[in-house]
Amino acid sequence: MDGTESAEQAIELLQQLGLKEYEACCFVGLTRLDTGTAKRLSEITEVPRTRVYDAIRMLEAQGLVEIQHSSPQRFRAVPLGEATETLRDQYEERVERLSQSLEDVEAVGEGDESPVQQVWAMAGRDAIENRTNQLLGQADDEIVFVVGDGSLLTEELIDSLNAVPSDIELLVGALTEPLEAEIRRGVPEATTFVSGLEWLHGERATEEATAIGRLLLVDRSTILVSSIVPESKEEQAIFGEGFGNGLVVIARRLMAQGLLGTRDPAQ
Amino acid sequence: MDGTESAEQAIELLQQLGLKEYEACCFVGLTRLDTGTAKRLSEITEVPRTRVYDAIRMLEAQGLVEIQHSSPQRFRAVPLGEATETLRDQYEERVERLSQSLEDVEAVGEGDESPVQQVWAMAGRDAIENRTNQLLGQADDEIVFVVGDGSLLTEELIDSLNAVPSDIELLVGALTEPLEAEIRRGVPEATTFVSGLEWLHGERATEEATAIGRLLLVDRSTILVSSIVPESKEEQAIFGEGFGNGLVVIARRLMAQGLLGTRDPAQ
DNA sequence: GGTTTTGTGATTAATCGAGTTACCGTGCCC
DNA sequence: GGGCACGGTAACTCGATTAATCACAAAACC
Repeated sequence: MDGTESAEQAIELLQQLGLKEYEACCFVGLTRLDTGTAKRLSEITEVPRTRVYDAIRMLEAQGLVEIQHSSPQRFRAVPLGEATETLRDQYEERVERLSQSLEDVEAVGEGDESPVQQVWAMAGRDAIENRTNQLLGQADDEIVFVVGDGSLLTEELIDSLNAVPSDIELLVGALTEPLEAEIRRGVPEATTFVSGLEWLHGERATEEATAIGRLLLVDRSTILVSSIVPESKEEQAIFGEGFGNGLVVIARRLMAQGLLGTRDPAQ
Repeated sequence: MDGTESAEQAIELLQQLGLKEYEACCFVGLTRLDTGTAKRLSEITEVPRTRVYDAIRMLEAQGLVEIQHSSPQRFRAVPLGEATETLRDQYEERVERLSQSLEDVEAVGEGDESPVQQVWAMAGRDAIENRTNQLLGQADDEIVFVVGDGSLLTEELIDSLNAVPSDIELLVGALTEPLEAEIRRGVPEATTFVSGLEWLHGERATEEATAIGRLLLVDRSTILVSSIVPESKEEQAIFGEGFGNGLVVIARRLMAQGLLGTRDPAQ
Protein backbone atom coordinates (compact mmCIF):
# COMPACT_ATOMS: atom_id res chain seq x y z
CA MET A 1 0.00 0.00 0.00
CA ASP A 2 1.09 3.47 -0.66
CA GLY A 3 -1.01 5.36 1.80
CA THR A 4 -3.19 7.15 -0.68
CA GLU A 5 -6.30 5.44 -2.00
CA SER A 6 -5.91 5.99 -5.71
CA ALA A 7 -2.22 5.20 -5.62
CA GLU A 8 -3.09 1.55 -5.45
CA GLN A 9 -5.26 1.92 -8.46
CA ALA A 10 -2.33 3.40 -10.33
CA ILE A 11 -0.17 0.47 -9.25
CA GLU A 12 -2.80 -1.93 -10.47
CA LEU A 13 -2.97 -0.23 -13.83
CA LEU A 14 0.77 -0.08 -14.24
CA GLN A 15 0.92 -3.80 -13.66
CA GLN A 16 -1.70 -4.36 -16.30
CA LEU A 17 0.51 -2.30 -18.56
CA GLY A 18 3.28 -4.80 -18.03
CA LEU A 19 5.25 -3.55 -15.02
CA LYS A 20 6.16 -5.76 -12.08
CA GLU A 21 4.75 -4.97 -8.67
CA TYR A 22 7.94 -3.40 -7.34
CA GLU A 23 8.37 -1.37 -10.46
CA ALA A 24 4.84 -0.07 -10.28
CA CYS A 25 5.21 0.80 -6.59
CA CYS A 26 8.47 2.60 -7.15
CA PHE A 27 7.04 4.60 -9.99
CA VAL A 28 4.03 5.93 -8.14
CA GLY A 29 6.28 6.43 -5.15
CA LEU A 30 8.44 8.67 -7.26
CA THR A 31 5.57 10.62 -8.74
CA ARG A 32 4.65 11.75 -5.24
CA LEU A 33 8.19 12.50 -4.26
CA ASP A 34 9.46 14.46 -7.22
CA THR A 35 12.94 13.28 -6.41
CA GLY A 36 14.16 10.72 -3.91
CA THR A 37 16.76 8.21 -2.86
CA ALA A 38 16.41 4.47 -2.52
CA LYS A 39 15.99 4.75 1.21
CA ARG A 40 13.26 7.32 1.02
CA LEU A 41 11.47 5.29 -1.61
CA SER A 42 11.56 2.13 0.43
CA GLU A 43 9.97 4.02 3.31
CA ILE A 44 7.15 5.49 1.25
CA THR A 45 6.43 2.34 -0.68
CA GLU A 46 6.57 -1.09 0.86
CA VAL A 47 9.39 -2.08 -1.40
CA PRO A 48 12.47 -3.44 0.39
CA ARG A 49 15.31 -0.99 -0.04
CA THR A 50 17.67 -3.48 -1.62
CA ARG A 51 15.16 -4.20 -4.35
CA VAL A 52 14.53 -0.60 -5.22
CA TYR A 53 17.63 -0.46 -7.35
CA ASP A 54 16.59 -3.25 -9.68
CA ALA A 55 13.12 -1.87 -10.05
CA ILE A 56 14.44 1.57 -10.89
CA ARG A 57 16.84 0.17 -13.44
CA MET A 58 13.99 -1.51 -15.19
CA LEU A 59 11.94 1.63 -15.10
CA GLU A 60 14.81 3.61 -16.53
CA ALA A 61 15.23 1.17 -19.38
CA GLN A 62 11.58 1.71 -20.21
CA GLY A 63 11.99 5.44 -20.14
CA LEU A 64 9.82 6.05 -17.09
CA VAL A 65 12.36 7.36 -14.60
CA GLU A 66 15.63 9.22 -14.68
CA ILE A 67 18.64 8.40 -12.56
CA GLN A 68 21.15 10.78 -11.14
CA HIS A 69 24.40 8.89 -10.83
CA SER A 70 25.66 10.50 -7.66
CA SER A 71 26.16 9.03 -4.27
CA PRO A 72 23.68 8.42 -2.99
CA GLN A 73 21.96 8.24 -6.33
CA ARG A 74 18.73 10.10 -6.82
CA PHE A 75 15.77 9.04 -8.84
CA ARG A 76 12.89 10.94 -10.29
CA ALA A 77 9.92 10.05 -12.38
CA VAL A 78 9.59 11.41 -15.85
CA PRO A 79 6.84 14.04 -15.99
CA LEU A 80 3.40 12.47 -16.20
CA GLY A 81 2.70 13.68 -19.71
CA GLU A 82 5.93 12.30 -21.04
CA ALA A 83 5.45 9.01 -19.26
CA THR A 84 2.02 8.34 -20.68
CA GLU A 85 3.18 9.42 -24.09
CA THR A 86 6.08 7.02 -23.89
CA LEU A 87 3.82 4.16 -22.88
CA ARG A 88 1.51 4.99 -25.73
CA ASP A 89 4.37 5.07 -28.22
CA GLN A 90 5.68 1.72 -27.11
CA TYR A 91 2.31 0.13 -27.45
CA GLU A 92 1.51 1.74 -30.73
CA GLU A 93 4.77 0.45 -32.11
CA ARG A 94 4.04 -3.07 -31.00
CA VAL A 95 0.54 -3.12 -32.38
CA GLU A 96 1.85 -1.76 -35.64
CA ARG A 97 4.51 -4.45 -35.93
CA LEU A 98 1.99 -7.09 -34.93
CA SER A 99 -0.30 -5.96 -37.67
CA GLN A 100 2.52 -6.32 -40.19
CA SER A 101 3.49 -9.76 -39.00
CA LEU A 102 -0.04 -11.05 -39.05
CA GLU A 103 -0.63 -9.87 -42.58
CA ASP A 104 2.30 -11.94 -43.74
CA VAL A 105 0.94 -15.09 -42.26
CA GLU A 106 -2.66 -15.65 -43.24
CA ALA A 107 -3.88 -18.90 -44.72
CA VAL A 108 -2.66 -22.42 -44.11
CA GLY A 109 -4.47 -24.82 -46.34
CA GLU A 110 -8.18 -25.12 -45.80
CA GLY A 111 -10.13 -23.93 -42.85
CA ASP A 112 -12.90 -26.18 -41.70
CA GLU A 113 -16.03 -25.88 -43.72
CA SER A 114 -18.85 -24.82 -41.50
CA PRO A 115 -22.62 -25.11 -41.48
CA VAL A 116 -24.64 -22.36 -43.07
CA GLN A 117 -26.18 -21.35 -39.86
CA GLN A 118 -23.56 -19.69 -37.77
CA VAL A 119 -23.85 -18.15 -34.37
CA TRP A 120 -20.75 -16.77 -32.80
CA ALA A 121 -20.17 -15.64 -29.27
CA MET A 122 -17.87 -12.82 -28.41
CA ALA A 123 -17.07 -10.73 -25.36
CA GLY A 124 -15.42 -7.52 -24.33
CA ARG A 125 -16.84 -4.05 -24.54
CA ASP A 126 -14.23 -2.73 -26.95
CA ALA A 127 -14.43 -5.70 -29.26
CA ILE A 128 -18.19 -5.57 -29.49
CA GLU A 129 -18.14 -1.87 -30.11
CA ASN A 130 -15.65 -2.36 -32.91
CA ARG A 131 -17.77 -5.06 -34.45
CA THR A 132 -20.79 -2.82 -34.20
CA ASN A 133 -19.00 -0.05 -36.06
CA GLN A 134 -17.84 -2.54 -38.62
CA LEU A 135 -21.36 -3.76 -39.27
CA LEU A 136 -22.82 -0.29 -39.41
CA GLY A 137 -20.32 0.54 -42.10
CA GLN A 138 -21.22 -2.33 -44.37
CA ALA A 139 -24.98 -2.07 -44.33
CA ASP A 140 -26.79 -1.87 -47.67
CA ASP A 141 -30.46 -1.27 -47.01
CA GLU A 142 -31.54 -1.18 -43.44
CA ILE A 143 -30.21 -0.87 -39.93
CA VAL A 144 -32.14 -1.58 -36.79
CA PHE A 145 -30.30 -0.74 -33.63
CA VAL A 146 -31.48 -0.82 -30.05
CA VAL A 147 -29.47 0.59 -27.20
CA GLY A 148 -30.17 -0.95 -23.86
CA ASP A 149 -27.77 0.95 -21.70
CA GLY A 150 -26.71 4.58 -21.82
CA SER A 151 -23.09 3.72 -21.21
CA LEU A 152 -22.95 2.11 -24.63
CA LEU A 153 -23.79 5.32 -26.40
CA THR A 154 -20.21 6.43 -26.91
CA GLU A 155 -18.83 9.21 -29.06
CA GLU A 156 -17.51 6.69 -31.51
CA LEU A 157 -20.85 4.95 -31.81
CA ILE A 158 -22.68 8.20 -32.50
CA ASP A 159 -20.12 9.05 -35.15
CA SER A 160 -20.65 5.70 -36.81
CA LEU A 161 -24.38 6.15 -36.78
CA ASN A 162 -24.11 9.59 -38.30
CA ALA A 163 -21.80 8.23 -40.95
CA VAL A 164 -24.50 5.94 -42.27
CA PRO A 165 -25.49 6.99 -45.80
CA SER A 166 -28.91 8.59 -45.91
CA ASP A 167 -30.26 6.08 -48.42
CA ILE A 168 -30.09 3.42 -45.76
CA GLU A 169 -33.01 3.13 -43.47
CA LEU A 170 -31.78 3.79 -39.95
CA LEU A 171 -33.97 2.81 -37.02
CA VAL A 172 -32.58 3.41 -33.58
CA GLY A 173 -34.39 2.38 -30.45
CA ALA A 174 -33.81 2.77 -26.75
CA LEU A 175 -35.21 1.04 -23.73
CA THR A 176 -36.11 4.24 -21.96
CA GLU A 177 -37.64 7.56 -22.92
CA PRO A 178 -34.71 9.80 -21.87
CA LEU A 179 -32.27 7.56 -23.67
CA GLU A 180 -34.30 7.91 -26.81
CA ALA A 181 -34.19 11.70 -26.47
CA GLU A 182 -30.43 11.57 -26.14
CA ILE A 183 -30.19 9.51 -29.27
CA ARG A 184 -32.49 11.81 -31.21
CA ARG A 185 -30.22 14.65 -30.26
CA GLY A 186 -27.02 12.85 -31.20
CA VAL A 187 -28.27 11.25 -34.39
CA PRO A 188 -30.93 13.50 -35.91
CA GLU A 189 -31.00 11.52 -39.15
CA ALA A 190 -32.25 8.41 -37.47
CA THR A 191 -35.80 7.33 -36.87
CA THR A 192 -35.91 6.68 -33.17
CA PHE A 193 -38.32 4.72 -31.04
CA VAL A 194 -38.65 3.39 -27.56
CA SER A 195 -38.12 -0.16 -26.51
CA GLY A 196 -40.37 -2.82 -27.90
CA LEU A 197 -38.01 -5.30 -26.37
CA GLU A 198 -39.04 -5.51 -22.77
CA TRP A 199 -39.43 -9.20 -23.27
CA LEU A 200 -35.67 -9.31 -23.58
CA HIS A 201 -35.02 -7.10 -20.67
CA GLY A 202 -37.13 -8.32 -17.78
CA GLU A 203 -35.93 -11.02 -15.45
CA ARG A 204 -36.56 -14.45 -16.70
CA ALA A 205 -38.00 -17.01 -14.36
CA THR A 206 -36.26 -16.73 -11.01
CA GLU A 207 -32.81 -15.93 -12.32
CA GLU A 208 -31.39 -12.51 -11.65
CA ALA A 209 -31.92 -9.89 -14.32
CA THR A 210 -29.49 -9.67 -17.19
CA ALA A 211 -29.34 -6.23 -18.67
CA ILE A 212 -29.77 -6.11 -22.41
CA GLY A 213 -26.85 -4.29 -23.96
CA ARG A 214 -27.42 -3.64 -27.62
CA LEU A 215 -29.25 -5.21 -30.48
CA LEU A 216 -28.20 -4.64 -34.02
CA LEU A 217 -29.83 -5.99 -37.14
CA VAL A 218 -28.28 -5.17 -40.49
CA ASP A 219 -30.07 -5.80 -43.77
CA ARG A 220 -32.17 -8.41 -42.00
CA SER A 221 -29.34 -10.84 -42.50
CA THR A 222 -26.82 -10.05 -39.82
CA ILE A 223 -27.57 -9.70 -36.17
CA LEU A 224 -25.69 -8.85 -33.04
CA VAL A 225 -27.19 -8.99 -29.57
CA SER A 226 -25.32 -8.24 -26.42
CA SER A 227 -26.01 -8.33 -22.72
CA ILE A 228 -24.18 -6.85 -19.78
CA VAL A 229 -23.58 -9.14 -16.86
CA PRO A 230 -24.73 -7.43 -13.70
CA GLU A 231 -21.62 -7.46 -11.51
CA SER A 232 -18.56 -7.70 -13.69
CA LYS A 233 -20.02 -5.12 -16.06
CA GLU A 234 -18.53 -7.15 -18.88
CA GLU A 235 -20.43 -7.13 -22.13
CA GLN A 236 -20.96 -10.31 -24.04
CA ALA A 237 -22.63 -10.80 -27.36
CA ILE A 238 -23.75 -13.26 -29.92
CA PHE A 239 -23.36 -12.56 -33.54
CA GLY A 240 -24.95 -14.23 -36.53
CA GLU A 241 -24.67 -13.68 -40.22
CA GLY A 242 -25.60 -14.96 -43.62
CA PHE A 243 -28.66 -17.15 -43.40
CA GLY A 244 -32.01 -16.87 -45.06
CA ASN A 245 -34.13 -18.18 -42.28
CA GLY A 246 -34.64 -14.84 -40.72
CA LEU A 247 -34.63 -13.81 -37.13
CA VAL A 248 -36.62 -16.51 -35.55
CA VAL A 249 -33.87 -19.03 -35.72
CA ILE A 250 -31.51 -16.67 -34.03
CA ALA A 251 -33.92 -15.71 -31.34
CA ARG A 252 -34.43 -19.36 -30.53
CA ARG A 253 -30.74 -19.97 -30.38
CA LEU A 254 -30.41 -16.94 -28.23
CA MET A 255 -32.64 -18.48 -25.66
CA ALA A 256 -31.13 -21.88 -26.03
CA GLN A 257 -27.71 -20.56 -25.31
CA GLY A 258 -28.86 -18.84 -22.18
CA LEU A 259 -27.55 -15.51 -23.26
CA LEU A 260 -30.55 -13.95 -21.64
CA GLY A 261 -30.15 -15.87 -18.48
CA THR A 262 -26.95 -16.09 -16.53
CA ARG A 263 -23.65 -17.31 -17.69
CA ASP A 264 -20.47 -17.51 -15.71
CA PRO A 265 -18.51 -14.32 -16.23
CA ALA A 266 -15.62 -15.18 -18.53
CA GLN A 267 -13.05 -16.43 -16.09
CA MET B 1 6.70 -22.91 -33.74
CA ASP B 2 4.03 -22.32 -36.24
CA GLY B 3 5.73 -23.19 -39.44
CA THR B 4 5.86 -19.75 -40.91
CA GLU B 5 8.73 -17.44 -40.05
CA SER B 6 6.92 -14.28 -39.14
CA ALA B 7 4.29 -16.14 -37.19
CA GLU B 8 6.76 -16.45 -34.36
CA GLN B 9 7.34 -12.76 -34.46
CA ALA B 10 3.63 -12.21 -34.09
CA ILE B 11 3.57 -14.56 -31.12
CA GLU B 12 6.43 -12.68 -29.55
CA LEU B 13 4.65 -9.39 -30.00
CA LEU B 14 1.37 -10.68 -28.67
CA GLN B 15 3.15 -11.81 -25.54
CA GLN B 16 4.67 -8.40 -25.12
CA LEU B 17 1.16 -7.09 -25.40
CA GLY B 18 0.17 -9.15 -22.40
CA LEU B 19 -0.97 -12.49 -23.78
CA LYS B 20 0.28 -15.80 -22.48
CA GLU B 21 2.22 -18.08 -24.78
CA TYR B 22 -0.67 -20.43 -25.46
CA GLU B 23 -3.01 -17.57 -26.07
CA ALA B 24 -0.63 -15.98 -28.52
CA CYS B 25 -0.08 -19.26 -30.34
CA CYS B 26 -3.77 -19.95 -30.59
CA PHE B 27 -4.49 -16.51 -31.91
CA VAL B 28 -1.99 -16.61 -34.75
CA GLY B 29 -3.04 -20.18 -35.36
CA LEU B 30 -6.57 -18.96 -35.88
CA THR B 31 -5.60 -16.07 -38.11
CA ARG B 32 -4.18 -18.58 -40.58
CA LEU B 33 -7.07 -20.93 -40.28
CA ASP B 34 -10.04 -18.63 -40.59
CA THR B 35 -12.06 -21.09 -38.61
CA GLY B 36 -11.04 -24.18 -36.73
CA THR B 37 -11.69 -26.65 -33.96
CA ALA B 38 -9.57 -27.34 -30.92
CA LYS B 39 -8.10 -30.41 -32.53
CA ARG B 40 -7.09 -28.62 -35.67
CA LEU B 41 -5.58 -25.80 -33.69
CA SER B 42 -3.52 -28.09 -31.52
CA GLU B 43 -2.11 -29.64 -34.68
CA ILE B 44 -1.16 -26.37 -36.30
CA THR B 45 0.21 -24.79 -33.17
CA GLU B 46 2.21 -26.68 -30.58
CA VAL B 47 -0.45 -26.12 -27.99
CA PRO B 48 -1.77 -29.25 -26.30
CA ARG B 49 -5.36 -29.78 -27.28
CA THR B 50 -6.69 -29.79 -23.74
CA ARG B 51 -5.25 -26.35 -23.11
CA VAL B 52 -6.63 -24.80 -26.25
CA TYR B 53 -9.96 -24.31 -24.56
CA ASP B 54 -8.61 -22.20 -21.73
CA ALA B 55 -6.54 -20.12 -24.07
CA ILE B 56 -9.48 -19.49 -26.33
CA ARG B 57 -11.69 -18.53 -23.43
CA MET B 58 -9.15 -15.95 -22.40
CA LEU B 59 -8.91 -14.66 -25.91
CA GLU B 60 -12.65 -14.41 -26.16
CA ALA B 61 -12.85 -12.46 -22.95
CA GLN B 62 -10.39 -10.00 -24.44
CA GLY B 63 -12.40 -9.72 -27.59
CA LEU B 64 -9.87 -11.33 -29.88
CA VAL B 65 -11.71 -14.47 -30.94
CA GLU B 66 -15.27 -15.61 -31.41
CA ILE B 67 -16.63 -18.94 -30.33
CA GLN B 68 -19.28 -21.00 -31.98
CA HIS B 69 -20.97 -23.00 -29.27
CA SER B 70 -21.65 -26.11 -31.27
CA SER B 71 -20.22 -29.56 -30.94
CA PRO B 72 -17.46 -29.59 -31.68
CA GLN B 73 -17.15 -25.92 -31.02
CA ARG B 74 -15.53 -23.77 -33.64
CA PHE B 75 -13.28 -20.81 -33.09
CA ARG B 76 -12.28 -17.97 -35.29
CA ALA B 77 -10.14 -14.92 -34.89
CA VAL B 78 -11.69 -11.53 -35.06
CA PRO B 79 -10.68 -9.76 -38.30
CA LEU B 80 -7.20 -8.25 -38.05
CA GLY B 81 -8.37 -4.68 -38.19
CA GLU B 82 -10.86 -5.16 -35.41
CA ALA B 83 -8.36 -7.02 -33.29
CA THR B 84 -5.71 -4.33 -33.42
CA GLU B 85 -8.31 -1.68 -32.84
CA THR B 86 -9.54 -3.53 -29.78
CA LEU B 87 -6.04 -3.86 -28.41
CA ARG B 88 -5.48 -0.19 -28.99
CA ASP B 89 -8.70 0.73 -27.24
CA GLN B 90 -7.90 -1.38 -24.22
CA TYR B 91 -4.50 0.17 -23.86
CA GLU B 92 -5.69 3.67 -24.43
CA GLU B 93 -8.27 3.18 -21.74
CA ARG B 94 -5.69 1.97 -19.26
CA VAL B 95 -3.27 4.75 -19.93
CA GLU B 96 -6.09 7.23 -19.58
CA ARG B 97 -7.17 5.83 -16.24
CA LEU B 98 -3.58 5.69 -15.10
CA SER B 99 -3.17 9.31 -15.94
CA GLN B 100 -6.19 10.17 -13.85
CA SER B 101 -5.03 8.15 -10.87
CA LEU B 102 -1.58 9.63 -10.91
CA GLU B 103 -2.87 13.16 -10.98
CA ASP B 104 -4.79 12.49 -7.80
CA VAL B 105 -1.73 11.36 -5.97
CA GLU B 106 1.11 13.79 -6.40
CA ALA B 107 3.07 15.17 -3.50
CA VAL B 108 3.87 13.57 -0.17
CA GLY B 109 5.67 16.04 2.04
CA GLU B 110 9.04 17.21 0.85
CA GLY B 111 11.16 15.69 -1.82
CA ASP B 112 14.86 15.63 -1.17
CA GLU B 113 16.63 18.86 -1.88
CA SER B 114 19.24 18.33 -4.51
CA PRO B 115 22.48 20.01 -5.58
CA VAL B 116 22.35 22.73 -8.18
CA GLN B 117 24.25 20.74 -10.69
CA GLN B 118 22.08 17.97 -11.91
CA VAL B 119 22.83 15.34 -14.47
CA TRP B 120 20.20 12.77 -15.10
CA ALA B 121 20.44 9.56 -17.05
CA MET B 122 17.57 8.18 -19.04
CA ALA B 123 17.03 5.46 -21.60
CA GLY B 124 14.59 4.28 -24.19
CA ARG B 125 14.12 5.62 -27.65
CA ASP B 126 10.56 6.78 -27.14
CA ALA B 127 11.26 8.45 -23.83
CA ILE B 128 14.23 10.37 -25.18
CA GLU B 129 12.29 11.45 -28.20
CA ASN B 130 9.50 12.72 -26.01
CA ARG B 131 11.92 14.61 -23.84
CA THR B 132 13.47 16.11 -26.95
CA ASN B 133 10.11 17.35 -28.16
CA GLN B 134 9.40 18.70 -24.73
CA LEU B 135 12.62 20.68 -24.65
CA LEU B 136 12.21 21.99 -28.17
CA GLY B 137 8.86 23.36 -27.14
CA GLN B 138 10.13 25.32 -24.19
CA ALA B 139 13.10 27.04 -25.73
CA ASP B 140 13.36 30.80 -25.45
CA ASP B 141 16.33 31.97 -27.47
CA GLU B 142 18.41 29.32 -29.08
CA ILE B 143 18.39 25.69 -30.06
CA VAL B 144 21.38 23.67 -31.12
CA PHE B 145 20.57 20.20 -32.27
CA VAL B 146 22.82 17.57 -33.76
CA VAL B 147 21.48 14.38 -35.26
CA GLY B 148 23.93 11.53 -35.22
CA ASP B 149 21.84 8.85 -36.80
CA GLY B 150 19.29 9.01 -39.56
CA SER B 151 16.90 6.70 -37.76
CA LEU B 152 16.33 9.39 -35.18
CA LEU B 153 14.95 11.81 -37.71
CA THR B 154 11.34 10.81 -37.28
CA GLU B 155 8.21 12.50 -38.54
CA GLU B 156 7.41 13.69 -35.09
CA LEU B 157 10.84 15.22 -34.61
CA ILE B 158 10.63 17.11 -37.86
CA ASP B 159 7.24 18.42 -36.86
CA SER B 160 8.60 19.61 -33.55
CA LEU B 161 11.48 21.35 -35.27
CA ASN B 162 9.18 23.07 -37.68
CA ALA B 163 6.97 24.17 -34.82
CA VAL B 164 9.78 26.21 -33.30
CA PRO B 165 8.90 29.93 -33.42
CA SER B 166 10.97 31.81 -35.97
CA ASP B 167 12.34 34.25 -33.42
CA ILE B 168 14.33 31.42 -31.89
CA GLU B 169 17.66 30.66 -33.41
CA LEU B 170 17.58 27.13 -34.70
CA LEU B 171 20.81 25.36 -35.56
CA VAL B 172 20.58 21.81 -36.73
CA GLY B 173 23.61 19.72 -37.49
CA ALA B 174 24.24 16.26 -38.84
CA LEU B 175 27.20 13.97 -38.81
CA THR B 176 27.12 13.31 -42.52
CA GLU B 177 26.52 15.34 -45.64
CA PRO B 178 23.47 13.42 -46.93
CA LEU B 179 21.86 13.57 -43.54
CA GLU B 180 22.29 17.31 -43.52
CA ALA B 181 20.59 17.53 -46.91
CA GLU B 182 17.68 15.53 -45.60
CA ILE B 183 17.33 17.86 -42.68
CA ARG B 184 17.52 20.94 -44.86
CA ARG B 185 14.69 19.52 -46.88
CA GLY B 186 12.57 18.63 -43.88
CA VAL B 187 13.21 21.77 -41.88
CA PRO B 188 13.84 24.64 -44.28
CA GLU B 189 13.69 27.22 -41.51
CA ALA B 190 16.72 25.84 -39.73
CA THR B 191 20.34 26.75 -40.23
CA THR B 192 21.99 23.45 -40.90
CA PHE B 193 25.58 22.35 -40.69
CA VAL B 194 27.66 19.24 -40.79
CA SER B 195 29.15 17.51 -37.85
CA GLY B 196 31.73 19.36 -35.85
CA LEU B 197 31.47 16.57 -33.35
CA GLU B 198 33.62 13.85 -34.75
CA TRP B 199 35.45 13.90 -31.48
CA LEU B 200 32.34 12.48 -29.94
CA HIS B 201 31.77 9.95 -32.62
CA GLY B 202 35.04 8.16 -33.22
CA GLU B 203 36.08 5.15 -31.22
CA ARG B 204 37.76 6.00 -28.02
CA ALA B 205 40.90 4.17 -27.04
CA THR B 206 40.46 0.48 -27.76
CA GLU B 207 36.81 0.24 -26.81
CA GLU B 208 34.31 -0.45 -29.54
CA ALA B 209 32.65 2.53 -31.15
CA THR B 210 29.61 4.06 -29.52
CA ALA B 211 27.40 5.81 -31.99
CA ILE B 212 26.41 9.31 -31.03
CA GLY B 213 22.65 9.60 -31.11
CA ARG B 214 21.55 13.18 -30.67
CA LEU B 215 22.82 16.27 -28.99
CA LEU B 216 20.46 19.02 -27.97
CA LEU B 217 21.36 22.29 -26.32
CA VAL B 218 18.56 24.66 -25.42
CA ASP B 219 19.19 28.26 -24.40
CA ARG B 220 22.68 27.27 -23.41
CA SER B 221 21.31 26.06 -20.13
CA THR B 222 19.77 22.67 -20.84
CA ILE B 223 21.50 19.85 -22.59
CA LEU B 224 20.63 16.39 -23.72
CA VAL B 225 23.13 13.99 -25.24
CA SER B 226 22.34 10.49 -26.31
CA SER B 227 24.21 7.54 -27.65
CA ILE B 228 23.08 4.35 -29.28
CA VAL B 229 24.64 1.18 -28.03
CA PRO B 230 25.90 -0.85 -30.96
CA GLU B 231 24.12 -4.16 -30.57
CA SER B 232 20.97 -3.66 -28.57
CA LYS B 233 20.16 -0.55 -30.59
CA GLU B 234 18.87 0.96 -27.39
CA GLU B 235 19.29 4.67 -26.99
CA GLN B 236 20.50 6.11 -23.74
CA ALA B 237 20.95 9.71 -22.81
CA ILE B 238 22.10 12.09 -20.19
CA PHE B 239 20.22 15.22 -19.49
CA GLY B 240 21.27 18.31 -17.60
CA GLU B 241 19.51 21.51 -16.76
CA GLY B 242 19.69 24.77 -14.87
CA PHE B 243 23.27 25.60 -14.10
CA GLY B 244 25.29 28.58 -15.10
CA ASN B 245 28.60 26.88 -15.58
CA GLY B 246 27.98 26.21 -19.22
CA LEU B 247 28.81 23.21 -21.28
CA VAL B 248 32.20 22.35 -20.10
CA VAL B 249 31.03 20.92 -16.87
CA ILE B 250 28.62 18.69 -18.65
CA ALA B 251 31.06 17.56 -21.22
CA ARG B 252 33.45 16.57 -18.51
CA ARG B 253 30.76 14.69 -16.66
CA LEU B 254 29.87 13.06 -19.89
CA MET B 255 33.27 11.58 -20.18
CA ALA B 256 33.46 10.74 -16.53
CA GLN B 257 30.27 8.76 -16.72
CA GLY B 258 31.54 6.78 -19.61
CA LEU B 259 28.57 7.57 -21.75
CA LEU B 260 30.85 7.70 -24.69
CA GLY B 261 32.51 4.46 -23.87
CA THR B 262 30.68 1.26 -23.17
CA ARG B 263 28.10 0.62 -20.60
CA ASP B 264 26.24 -2.56 -19.92
CA PRO B 265 23.02 -2.50 -21.88
CA ALA B 266 20.23 -2.02 -19.38
CA GLN B 267 19.63 -5.56 -18.24
C1' DG C 1 38.44 4.79 13.77
C1' DG C 2 34.23 3.42 14.21
C1' DT C 3 29.57 3.61 12.74
C1' DT C 4 25.88 4.34 9.79
C1' DT C 5 24.40 4.55 4.97
C1' DT C 6 24.63 2.68 0.14
C1' DG C 7 24.81 -0.58 -3.24
C1' DT C 8 25.48 -5.56 -5.09
C1' DG C 9 24.88 -10.40 -4.91
C1' DA C 10 23.29 -14.62 -3.29
C1' DT C 11 19.48 -17.37 -1.17
C1' DT C 12 14.88 -18.81 0.07
C1' DA C 13 9.94 -18.95 -0.49
C1' DA C 14 5.82 -18.33 -3.03
C1' DT C 15 3.46 -17.60 -7.29
C1' DC C 16 2.29 -18.52 -11.95
C1' DG C 17 2.41 -20.54 -16.30
C1' DA C 18 3.64 -24.55 -19.22
C1' DG C 19 3.03 -29.20 -19.98
C1' DT C 20 0.80 -33.76 -18.75
C1' DT C 21 -2.55 -36.98 -17.23
C1' DA C 22 -6.85 -38.75 -15.60
C1' DC C 23 -11.56 -38.71 -16.24
C1' DC C 24 -16.61 -38.14 -17.85
C1' DG C 25 -20.08 -37.57 -21.48
C1' DT C 26 -21.42 -38.38 -26.40
C1' DG C 27 -21.83 -40.31 -30.40
C1' DC C 28 -20.29 -44.12 -33.85
C1' DC C 29 -18.95 -48.61 -35.51
C1' DC C 30 -18.76 -53.11 -34.87
C1' DG D 1 -24.86 -53.63 -25.86
C1' DG D 2 -19.82 -53.19 -25.76
C1' DG D 3 -16.15 -51.00 -27.20
C1' DC D 4 -13.86 -46.89 -29.10
C1' DA D 5 -12.57 -42.50 -30.96
C1' DC D 6 -13.67 -37.82 -30.06
C1' DG D 7 -14.73 -33.56 -27.43
C1' DG D 8 -14.44 -31.27 -23.26
C1' DT D 9 -13.28 -30.46 -18.18
C1' DA D 10 -10.39 -30.55 -14.32
C1' DA D 11 -6.99 -31.99 -11.69
C1' DC D 12 -1.88 -32.31 -10.89
C1' DT D 13 3.48 -31.93 -11.69
C1' DC D 14 7.34 -29.38 -12.90
C1' DG D 15 9.99 -25.41 -13.98
C1' DA D 16 10.68 -20.54 -14.36
C1' DT D 17 9.80 -15.92 -12.54
C1' DT D 18 9.16 -12.89 -8.77
C1' DA D 19 8.56 -11.43 -4.35
C1' DA D 20 10.96 -11.19 0.00
C1' DT D 21 15.37 -11.82 3.18
C1' DC D 22 19.85 -11.94 4.26
C1' DA D 23 24.86 -11.44 4.01
C1' DC D 24 28.50 -8.47 2.73
C1' DA D 25 31.72 -4.95 0.56
C1' DA D 26 32.39 -0.07 -0.42
C1' DA D 27 31.43 4.53 0.64
C1' DA D 28 30.17 8.29 3.33
C1' DC D 29 29.66 10.45 7.87
C1' DC D 30 30.88 11.79 12.51
